[in-house]
Amino acid sequence: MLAERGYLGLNMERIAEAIEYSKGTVYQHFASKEDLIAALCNDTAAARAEMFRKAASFDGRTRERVLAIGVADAIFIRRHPDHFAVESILDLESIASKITDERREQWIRTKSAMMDVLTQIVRDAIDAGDLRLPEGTPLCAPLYGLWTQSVGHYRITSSEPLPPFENVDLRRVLWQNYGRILDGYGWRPLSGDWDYGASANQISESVFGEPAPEGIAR
Amino acid sequence: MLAERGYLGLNMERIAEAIEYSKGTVYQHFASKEDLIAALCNDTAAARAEMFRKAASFDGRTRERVLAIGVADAIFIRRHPDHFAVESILDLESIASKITDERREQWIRTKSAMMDVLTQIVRDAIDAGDLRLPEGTPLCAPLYGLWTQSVGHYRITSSEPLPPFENVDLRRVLWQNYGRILDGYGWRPLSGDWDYGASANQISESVFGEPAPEGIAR
DNA sequence: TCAAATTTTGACGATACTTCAGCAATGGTC
DNA sequence: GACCATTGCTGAAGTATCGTCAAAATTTGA
Repeated sequence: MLAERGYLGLNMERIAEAIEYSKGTVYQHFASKEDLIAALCNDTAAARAEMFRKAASFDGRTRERVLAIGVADAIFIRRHPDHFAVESILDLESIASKITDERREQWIRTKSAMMDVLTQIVRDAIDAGDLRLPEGTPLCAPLYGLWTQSVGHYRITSSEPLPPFENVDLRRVLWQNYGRILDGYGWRPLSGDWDYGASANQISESVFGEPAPEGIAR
Repeated sequence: MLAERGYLGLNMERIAEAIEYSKGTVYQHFASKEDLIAALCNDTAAARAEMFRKAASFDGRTRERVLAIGVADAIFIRRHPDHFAVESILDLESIASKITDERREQWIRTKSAMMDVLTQIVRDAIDAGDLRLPEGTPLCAPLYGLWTQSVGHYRITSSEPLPPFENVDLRRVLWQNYGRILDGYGWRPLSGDWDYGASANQISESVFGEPAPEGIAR
């Protein structure tokens, strides 16, 4: 229902019908309609976190492991194309406030775990000598650049494309920009010195057992 | 009402009371509650587009003009801290579908105009020799990197900060990352060769007549 | 076998969007 | 000043849906 008709199209009465119980029973499990949406979202987010963990354990250069996270992200979106549309419902303050504390805490735990996986790669990169951060730059800085782009890209592409971008493959541009920012940080090997397209294919097959999504490797 | 209580807190009855007309009259001007929100949002977006136009006309190096857009963005957020929270309501598909075509078209026109301003700067940069894009890279690529980060940053910071980021000044990190990606594209002068902090202050004062927001210049 | 405990039910109350038939005000004409 | 046409305004009524809760149904276990 959420995927087809969105927040306003999700109807507690119809859910009760679909599961062949009554509305009251649904409310025994979820405090509100919003709480139910949060529960759905938590399930998918947990699957996403697990994919990130697997990706980070790829055995290769640290920048390849960052790439592996990107591949995991792309495969996740292919598997769960509606996840972010659901998540963005919960970002509205007036809706988030109707979620139970328990579920909200689970949400934060899952997201934090994902971030920790990424931060550890940065730490490993510094230890391995692949990356040097200037004095005063927080560890999370490079991954924040990737994360903001990923989130922003989803937001932008989930609505109608604007005329200036109609004929542009934005996913390819996004991936180029991931490379640019890591190059900007001097995270080695730089994109000119390594075939990351080949790495992406290898990661996709060896970690997730499926081909890399379109537009990621060339 | 939107700023204080969000989408669910906006009440057509209370709007009618506040303006001292009846509900029916409100509906003479807006097709639905969602349409009213879209109208509010269009007004603010038009103000934003105007600020971008002013910023782009700054008389300086092309990369300074990009910086000027960033300064405009930051000042805009200071002036309209609730704008993006409202905009994100309209991004929900089930809500966007209740907006009249007229207002939706105005929305697209305003946004496209903003993008065109940015694309023109990229064009000028190439003409001036400040930037060289590799064969096959679309003109919008560098600005897409900035735009996705800006959108993503707003999204991320509009909800509770996650534990790994609690003590990090994310806005400062964002601005550093803007620099990194432009450096990654080799857009001159590189951040090591120019005092962009000083430029930001100068732009802020000369274009908008107010000091630069915290965390942008050092 | 049966009473206590648990689960389920669906009618009901509450809230809020949206409509529309009718009323009020305005402006123009003679 | 009377009249009418047009425009603007009203708020009760219609509709939809969330969330509750007392009562009914079912299960448990002694």
